[in-house]
Amino acid sequence: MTKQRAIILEVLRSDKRHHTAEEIFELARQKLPGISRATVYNNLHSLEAEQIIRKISGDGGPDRYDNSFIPHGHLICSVCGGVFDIDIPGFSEALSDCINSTVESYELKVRGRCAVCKPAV
Amino acid sequence: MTKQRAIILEVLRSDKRHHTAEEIFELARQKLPGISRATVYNNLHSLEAEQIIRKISGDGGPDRYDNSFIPHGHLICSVCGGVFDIDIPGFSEALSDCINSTVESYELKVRGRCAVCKPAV
DNA sequence: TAAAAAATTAAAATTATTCTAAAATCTATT
DNA sequence: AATAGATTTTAGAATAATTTTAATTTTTTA
Repeated sequence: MTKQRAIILEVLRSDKRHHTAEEIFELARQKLPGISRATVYNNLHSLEAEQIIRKISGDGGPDRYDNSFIPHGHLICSVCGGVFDIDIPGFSEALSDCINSTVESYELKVRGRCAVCKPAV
Repeated sequence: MTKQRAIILEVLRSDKRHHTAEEIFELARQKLPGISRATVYNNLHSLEAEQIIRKISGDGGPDRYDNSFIPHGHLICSVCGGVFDIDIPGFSEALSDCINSTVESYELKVRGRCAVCKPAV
């Protein structure tokens, strides 16, 4: 475990936000000036390969990283803009049956109204 | 409706594959040499904004485009790299119940082995 | 058909990421 | 502790995908 890798992990675990590589680089640099951008990318790749973190892409910007490897969904509320975790137990297995394929991981983004913002019944 | 836009739509609808902007550019160019790459990007953006097509990103390469705006899942095969549609009837409703919220649309990306690439049983 | 608006073009610019090769550091063995 | 070999880090160059720019062309509207 190098100093650099330890600091990158520290940054990833310091809050629940999903940072971009560039943000991680900036935050790591505050703790270890001189750390290289390439080192951040290298470590994000190896941490991902070791199934310690997970890459989240497709928000229209740069990739982001989640300090948890366990797949889960996100609800993005179209009213308040909040992002909420969605946990669906057994989802991978159900999916696997449905599509007759092996499921390694999934990424689920839902746009809708959260429990607070949804219209009263 | 310009010639360019008509041809881009034609390419998108000509088969069920999810092409990248570059592929769409190449295919469109066969029908209309001289079409510009920027025009392809411009039209893909406007078609997406008009809810005619949908962008699929995050499979590790360039963004791809789906000629349908109706939400459905995508299976990205970890062996062959192919992108396949996943239709789960009633998924939005099930999701809605599960998270106690209103679902407007969703994006589901599954990484796994497609029916062709999955290990023989 | 003339004026205004919108779309297209080619090329430059930008953004995010990957690659490269040299230097530094870590690890295992004596 | 010294050595050799493997791994990691570094800075910067290179690449890939996309966006921007500004001039030109095409389409639409009156």
